[in-house]
Amino acid sequence: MNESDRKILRRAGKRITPQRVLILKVIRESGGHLDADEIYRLAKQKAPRLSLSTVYRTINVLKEAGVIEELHLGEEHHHYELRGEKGHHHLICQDCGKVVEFECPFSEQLMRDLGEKYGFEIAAIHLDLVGHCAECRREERK
Amino acid sequence: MNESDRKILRRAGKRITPQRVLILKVIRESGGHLDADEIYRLAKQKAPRLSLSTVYRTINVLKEAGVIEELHLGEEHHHYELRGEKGHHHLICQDCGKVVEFECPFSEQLMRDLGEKYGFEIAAIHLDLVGHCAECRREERK
DNA sequence: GCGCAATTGCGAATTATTCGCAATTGCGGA
DNA sequence: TCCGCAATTGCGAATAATTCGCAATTGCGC
Repeated sequence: MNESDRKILRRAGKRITPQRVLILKVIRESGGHLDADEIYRLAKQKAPRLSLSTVYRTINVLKEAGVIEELHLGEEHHHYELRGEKGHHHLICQDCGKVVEFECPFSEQLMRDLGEKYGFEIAAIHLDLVGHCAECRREERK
Repeated sequence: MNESDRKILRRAGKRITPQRVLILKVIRESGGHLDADEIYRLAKQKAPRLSLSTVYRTINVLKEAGVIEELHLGEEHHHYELRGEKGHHHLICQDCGKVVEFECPFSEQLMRDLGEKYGFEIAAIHLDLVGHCAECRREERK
């Protein structure tokens, strides 16, 4: 966990615990899209007494603090990724679950325009395209 | 249920049952964003023996047939709306849960461009902006 | 270092959704 | 029109994802 993460948590009145440091590290090093159980399993390797509740509680803390973001990738549970990185949007294959990230040149514009139009202060934008990837379509045609 | 709904279901090899007709009617007449339990409660008024399982099963049938679409509005359960209508995107207030629909002038373009770029056949686009509506911000400042 | 509120681990509870099965029913064909 | 049977339903139990209650532990301001 870097200095800015610490500041963010402290500003939110949260303590820096080894569990939180570890969980954030796992999310950061995975490079994206883990779900709660994957985070739990990976983190448990380093801290065997870690509990799943703590993972969920930490996810909520990090979510509220704005450090990570919750994704809905079409499965019945959530996935999480670090916030504020480039290429935040997702192209999701409905057949194999593959996720491709992309950048949207319109995002910023949309946030401003729509925020203004409807009086909203926009905090985040979620843009997901679901469909069928090239491989799965090829598979399909066989 | 109109003629085209029937055709869609029959093409998918599904029977037209009173339960399915009713559930689709409830979704259609609500004008948008019901969750499974709301659909259940509304439909049960007309058909008291209706079961929640049937609601979920019908939702899945309608979803697979492409008649309705699943929304993730930030709560722990899903909401559903008719597909293929204009103004499909959502501005969601994180504080009060209000949902405002809007049209995105870039959607079509994005589907074509990104589909081509990554070899995906895009089936749907989900664009959600989450933030704080005017009323809730006013409330906040008090 | 001390004290205490925040946090943790545990297992039980809750919520959303699916499943198994026997009874019922839509609908294609005689 | 009515028959037969596979699809569908209702029910209650099962599963999956997430949260909660509580006693024990632990960061961190003083």
